Amino acid sequence: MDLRQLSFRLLEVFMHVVQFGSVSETARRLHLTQPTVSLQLKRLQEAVGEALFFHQQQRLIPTEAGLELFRTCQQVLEQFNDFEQYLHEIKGGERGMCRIAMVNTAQYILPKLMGPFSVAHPHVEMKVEIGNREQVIARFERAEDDLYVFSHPPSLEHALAGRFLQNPLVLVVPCDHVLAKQNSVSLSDIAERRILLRERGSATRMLFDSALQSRGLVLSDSMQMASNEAIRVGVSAGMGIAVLSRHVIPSEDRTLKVLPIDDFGLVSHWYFVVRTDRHIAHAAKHFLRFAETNLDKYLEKTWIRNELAALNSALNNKVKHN
Amino acid sequence: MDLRQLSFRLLEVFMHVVQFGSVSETARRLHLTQPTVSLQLKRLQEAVGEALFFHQQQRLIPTEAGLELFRTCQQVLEQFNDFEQYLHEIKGGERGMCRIAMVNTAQYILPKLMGPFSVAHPHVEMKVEIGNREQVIARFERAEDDLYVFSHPPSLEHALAGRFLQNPLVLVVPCDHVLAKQNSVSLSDIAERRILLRERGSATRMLFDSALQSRGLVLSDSMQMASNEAIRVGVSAGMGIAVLSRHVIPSEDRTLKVLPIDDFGLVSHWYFVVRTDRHIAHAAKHFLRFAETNLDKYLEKTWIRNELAALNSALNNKVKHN
DNA sequence: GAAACCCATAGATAATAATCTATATAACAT
DNA sequence: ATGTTATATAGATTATTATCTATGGGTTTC
Repeated sequence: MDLRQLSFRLLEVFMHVVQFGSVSETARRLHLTQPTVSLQLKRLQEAVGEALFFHQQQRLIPTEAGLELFRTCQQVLEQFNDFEQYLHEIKGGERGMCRIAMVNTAQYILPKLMGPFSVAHPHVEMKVEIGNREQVIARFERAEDDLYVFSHPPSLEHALAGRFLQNPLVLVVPCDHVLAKQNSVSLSDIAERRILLRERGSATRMLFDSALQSRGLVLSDSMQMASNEAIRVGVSAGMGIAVLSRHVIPSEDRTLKVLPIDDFGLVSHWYFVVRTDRHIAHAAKHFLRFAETNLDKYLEKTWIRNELAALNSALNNKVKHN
Repeated sequence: MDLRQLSFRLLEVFMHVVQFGSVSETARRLHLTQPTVSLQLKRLQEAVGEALFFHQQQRLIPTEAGLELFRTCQQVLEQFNDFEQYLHEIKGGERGMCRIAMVNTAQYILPKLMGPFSVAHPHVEMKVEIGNREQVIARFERAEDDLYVFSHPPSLEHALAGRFLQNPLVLVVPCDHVLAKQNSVSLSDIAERRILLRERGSATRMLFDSALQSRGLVLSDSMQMASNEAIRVGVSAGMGIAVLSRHVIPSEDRTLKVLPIDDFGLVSHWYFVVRTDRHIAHAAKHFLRFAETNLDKYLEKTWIRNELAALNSALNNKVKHN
């Protein structure tokens, strides 16, 4: 038996003939002519190499082989129905995988969105990669994920970005620090003190460095640590003071005081970034739509800058579909 | 998703691409060119309406949907393999149904062949119809069965017949009957006695009647009964004597004596009859081949007239195949 | 940065399939 | 017997598919 030439159309016609017990009736129902159906049947029988029907008083009765083929077709059709169902869920974003890569600092924010999303869409698998800026950019270059979260997104040649949250940098000092008595500070207050910094290349550091530079300030004493957590704990322990993203500081932490920096000038934001030269999982698009409509439910309203509508609508057009 | 245009060939190509992770490799293996495979994939993706692959370092990785389609294809292929297996068994006569219609008298003979056949081929379903000659001929006319067993086959315009066994008619008398003392009898011995007969139209009766007629004999006293069993028991009970097929009398029956009829003249035979204008189940052909080679194992050698070889070889050529 | 390899696409062609109309043929109903 | 209905087949046309060669644009490797 040679399956290669068989098309589903052929099987469909065959199944109708079995059900109606008649070539002519099948032809009428499928809006074909009788010879067409006859010929299709013939082709099928040739492919199978066996008689599939015999005549009995005006009716076509399937032979053993015909009946078995019919059962086979039914099952095959069911398989494809299942697949179609699955497809449908994937397309609706109800199922599938959404891979997000984000820089360290974002891990304080994204879970607040991802948690509720996961609860609402339990069949969507979320896969999160967290790294420093350099690592995440490398993933972005290789297009390893569906979604990226950056402040300071990289070159957007093949990508779209959508801002969704302010990333305010604040001064963090121990609660018993001299500066803790002030309501706000200026950059020059900071520059002369011992300060704990993230590594070069991190968005926080980049922003801080350029703020200092624009004012001609130079740090007197600094210490580099690769993690926001380590810095926060360090500040608590009196190792120094730090400039961090506001989102990194848990509001319950009474050992720290958070101060806005008057003259910081630069404001940074968090962005969702999506490559346009690559297929994006429907689940990821679905997550972005979810984010767009639910930002204010799950994140602090003060910082929200919801510009995801533009991103989402752009995605519906621009993204590659092969 | 529209399945109609999909052919199995397309799915086959798709599966190879999933397995090799490469269009080019698939092309090489299937002896196609790379663009051909590329195009097939494209068509499939269009039919499905979803991306099935994405690129990752020179390789094609199936998307969620692609993977699911792959699984679907696997299962479908398996379905068809099962079907092919089934087909194979049907064609080999190892599976399927074999419908045999036979006249009453034949039921004393056929089971001796059908029993061993069923044991050897347990997946073949045997369906037996038994009736008087008239009924079986009606079935034959309507081509309701694969195989018919007659002595005196009907018109063979659209049929083939193969003789396999003598059907000797004998005289049956109670063991205490006057004739029981003789070693054989003549027709004239019989005609003057009370005699139990099968109905007109039965082969036994037809044969007996014509034997009498050719000698100008007339029965003095007769009684018609529709079953061999009834006649046999009647003879036992002293209702009269009877002419029956030798095969009908169980050899263990000590209440009866069986006598050959010297001058009977006509010899009748059992025939397998097969219509040639109709598809015949492979199982039926298989049964006939079995009969041809095993007749002498299961039937009394004395009466065997095995002419089935001719029937079988004729069947392999003449029978309709659509 | 050149070579090697991958995939996508365009353009062309030959093969196949789908479909029709017309007609023959067989079975059935009356 | 005759008209009706059903299937099969022939012949023709159109649409689709399968397939090729040639080419262009990416990546990876060296």
